[in-house]
Amino acid sequence: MATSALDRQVEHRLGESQVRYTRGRRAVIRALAAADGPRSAADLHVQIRHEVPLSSLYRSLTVLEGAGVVAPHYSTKGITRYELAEWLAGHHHHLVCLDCGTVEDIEIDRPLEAALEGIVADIGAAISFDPSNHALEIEGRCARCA
Amino acid sequence: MATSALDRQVEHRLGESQVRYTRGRRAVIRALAAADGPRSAADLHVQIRHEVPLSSLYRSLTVLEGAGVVAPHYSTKGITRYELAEWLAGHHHHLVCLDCGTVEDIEIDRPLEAALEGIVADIGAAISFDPSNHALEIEGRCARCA
DNA sequence: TTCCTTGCAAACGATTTGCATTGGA
DNA sequence: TCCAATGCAAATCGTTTGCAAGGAA
Repeated sequence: MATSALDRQVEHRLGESQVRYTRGRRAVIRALAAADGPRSAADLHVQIRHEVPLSSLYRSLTVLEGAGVVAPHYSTKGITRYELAEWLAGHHHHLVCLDCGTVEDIEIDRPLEAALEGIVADIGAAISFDPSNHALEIEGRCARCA
Repeated sequence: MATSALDRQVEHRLGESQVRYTRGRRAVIRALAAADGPRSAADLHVQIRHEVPLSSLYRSLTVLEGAGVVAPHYSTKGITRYELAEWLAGHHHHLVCLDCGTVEDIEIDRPLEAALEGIVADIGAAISFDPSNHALEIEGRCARCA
């Protein structure tokens, strides 16, 4: 089995809990690593060719989320999509297509991100809310729908 | 019936479609106007004291969303919350509490909002995505959970 | 052997819909 | 009058869970 750097990071993180890095969980991680945005359980189920039943897939996602390896994302009515956690995938933001609902990752360059952090910090200070994270979602029409 | 300015705006907007501004729909609007953040159908159902059955409430929300009077918001697994549309409530952002999941509206002052708009515009330009809207979600611990 | 993990099927909670009835312009 | 809106109950959909069987340390 090709053990990538990603696999090693995940394996190490899971090892710290009492969690095994099994075949099904590897499949989830592999599928998420190949995606360019958050993916739903159903998406992943298809992408890994039903290699794992949906119920197990959900359980894997729950466990991986608990271990901080994947993170949930909500932007569409009723469905939860997952992506690799930021420490694995890097901090990024999302483009949400108003027509087809797909979500795409974007990274913004240092100066812009720094400016954004500044804004978030200013807001936090202004209202005594301690911001532990921020997410900028940009809505519009994706290339395919434009 | 006390017909507020808000009621008149909503009534006018609905009138442009073939949509009636009924008792149940007025109750929804009133409840949303009183809220300081997005509210789920279940929340509203309680707030209006079951004056309207859940199924009708959902239908009202769907219609009101279609007419551009309310807007959905997604930030918690499996539940959709609604708020008055921006042209009624003003442009704002959200604080999402990581512990209790409540969402609170915040408005940020002109200079900060202008800076944010600049960032969003820059991003759009950089990746040829036409941003029609943006949402900044700040996660942290709310006053009650901190 | 000892738990963690998996599969399958049943259970759930949020939301939607069919259909007959009510109601507003 | 006439079509939109409502209520209720049944149906859907995404997701979760009980339980018995399988698998890794």
